[in-house]
Amino acid sequence: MKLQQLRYICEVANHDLNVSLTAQSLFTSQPGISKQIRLLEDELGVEVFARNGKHLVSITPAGEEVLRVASEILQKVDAIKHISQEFSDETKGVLSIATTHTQARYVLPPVIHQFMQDYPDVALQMQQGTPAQIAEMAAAGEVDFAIATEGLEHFSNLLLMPCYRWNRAILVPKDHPLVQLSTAVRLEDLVKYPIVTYVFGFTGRSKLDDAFERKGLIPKVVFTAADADVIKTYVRLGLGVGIVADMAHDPITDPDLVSLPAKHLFESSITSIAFRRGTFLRGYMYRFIHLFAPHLSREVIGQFLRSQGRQEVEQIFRGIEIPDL
Amino acid sequence: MKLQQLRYICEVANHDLNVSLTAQSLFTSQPGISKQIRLLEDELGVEVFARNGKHLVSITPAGEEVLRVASEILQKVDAIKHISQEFSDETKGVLSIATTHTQARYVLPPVIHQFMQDYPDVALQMQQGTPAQIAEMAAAGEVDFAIATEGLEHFSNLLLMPCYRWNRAILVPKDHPLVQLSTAVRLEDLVKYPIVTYVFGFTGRSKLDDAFERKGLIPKVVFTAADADVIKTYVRLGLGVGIVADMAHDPITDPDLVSLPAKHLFESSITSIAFRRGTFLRGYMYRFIHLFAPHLSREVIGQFLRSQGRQEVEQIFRGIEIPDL
DNA sequence: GCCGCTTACGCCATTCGTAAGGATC
DNA sequence: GATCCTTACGAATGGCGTAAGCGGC
Repeated sequence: MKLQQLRYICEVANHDLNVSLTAQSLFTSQPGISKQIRLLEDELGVEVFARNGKHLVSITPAGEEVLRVASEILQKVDAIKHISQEFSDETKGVLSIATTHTQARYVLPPVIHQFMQDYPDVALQMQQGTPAQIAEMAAAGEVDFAIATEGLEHFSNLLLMPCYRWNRAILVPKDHPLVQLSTAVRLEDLVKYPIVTYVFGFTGRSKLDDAFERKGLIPKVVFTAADADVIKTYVRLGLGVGIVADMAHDPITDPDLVSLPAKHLFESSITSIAFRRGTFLRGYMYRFIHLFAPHLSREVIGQFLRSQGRQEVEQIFRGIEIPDL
Repeated sequence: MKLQQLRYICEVANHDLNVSLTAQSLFTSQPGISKQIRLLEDELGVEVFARNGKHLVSITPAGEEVLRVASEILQKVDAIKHISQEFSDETKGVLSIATTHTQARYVLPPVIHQFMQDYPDVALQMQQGTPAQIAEMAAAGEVDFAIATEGLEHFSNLLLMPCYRWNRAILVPKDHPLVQLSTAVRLEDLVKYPIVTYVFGFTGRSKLDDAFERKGLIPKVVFTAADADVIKTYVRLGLGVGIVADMAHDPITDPDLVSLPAKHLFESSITSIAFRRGTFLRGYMYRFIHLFAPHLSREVIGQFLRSQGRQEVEQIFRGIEIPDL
């Protein structure tokens, strides 16, 4: 059994059982892969892939099991590489993060800035995507971290740590009637106006829907976008009232908009950082998490990594306050 | 990185960093191993072993980590082999068990007999040893199962499942004064006679000491042995009163000895079966456990394997009665 | 007829064993 | 001086790429 053989079967399984395609993506020849797979199957005495004539059509039950373990092995091989990099020079390396627009645009910049000062030799790679894409990337090990408010909890493959709690703000032009209200804005006030907010599945959108539904109100959402900049643009055009994450409003760059607090209207959301189970975290990765979420010290993260089972995780976070942004 | 390289470093680490010795045990040449280790270290950019001149003297901190992960990888490679064997022919294979004299002599025979009838094509390998040796073998993956009453719980590497509960018996010649007692034997009666029992660390010996100590009595243990057959021999010689596991007395083969119940005197012991964390269990292995401990069905064992954390394990066994033998 | 997997063959890289060299205890 | 690791070299194995063959769609 060779590590490459395991790599090949995993890659083929991840490429719809198309060997030619897999060969291209791995920059090698198709017969080479076919042969190695055959050799592995001969050695194991079991077919990993079921064939119809000369086409691979499905994964055998044995193949399912073998592939599962094989991918664990490959993951640990990566871990060894990480470990040795860590010991050869702890200040050098790569940090790849997948995140949403909201984080990348409004929350991460100061963190990244500080991180780059602390670790000038660590190459940063950021990828932006939908929460689902982000989670996928982290689960597949394509990125080290995924940072998002929603959509990360459905991957059993991912470990999730809460980072900070945030609330929503209502964005309106300066002359909007809501600005004139003598009291705090109520949902009943809000529902009178057309609303511009996030697409479903983004940036805690679900909490917003929940709040209206609980009051039996039906908001007139006229426009949804995946990022606050687009939302602001349309608020400026007078299309409607914006409801965004409060960190998305910057009085300096948005002097023409007024931000009204909405903490009392909608349940707060928690932004989390996720990484794949079994990943070896380099020193600077601990540091990055700590910069992003100060309550997550190296020790806390270490405890979290060693913990097994949900109850133990709850135990760890019981004593830790999740900070507001 | 090659699997063999990982094998080599693990084996060298397990052979006191002696490459020549390792080469012998692997039936290969010493330079071959040295070179592969060098190549791996070059590839990783880290030394796994620290050298003094040309001698390997210790494992580097990086090496510790690498070795840990490497052994996990090798374990998973074994798992893949097991898996494919299971699917290629589920009735063929090897089952290796390490256990103590007591189990091998008195408890396992009927289980083994049944198992061999059910799986004639599974080769059975039994190893006898002290509880410590048994646990060691299971933890190192040299055997599939360890079965013993003591000494298994100290290996974090081992998963433990309770199999049955048993009590002690007092063995005496037919004409012994204890046989004439009109009431059940008391510890105070027992302590008057010299005692022959198990060596410390064997077959629940500690429960015996505990009972005497709780009453402030000091038993006069004149002879200790690792197995009941030896103990019986000396009881026959009149050396003293035997205290053994009750399953060790067979009225047919031991017609000259009388077995007096001692359930009321000593706390019962539990015999467990242990296997290494992360092992893939073949179908016949589930079956063997079930034969040995009927309450451990394939489902229960499966739940146990999937469980994480102590609390979850307790949850599983809460609803299950551990049978008396 | 095109796509996709298999077989065949030749080249190159890698591994492994033997033999000799050098360091340490 | 004995033990143990390293280096050097030759033989054999094995992986990989190109080219041809063949079975499905």
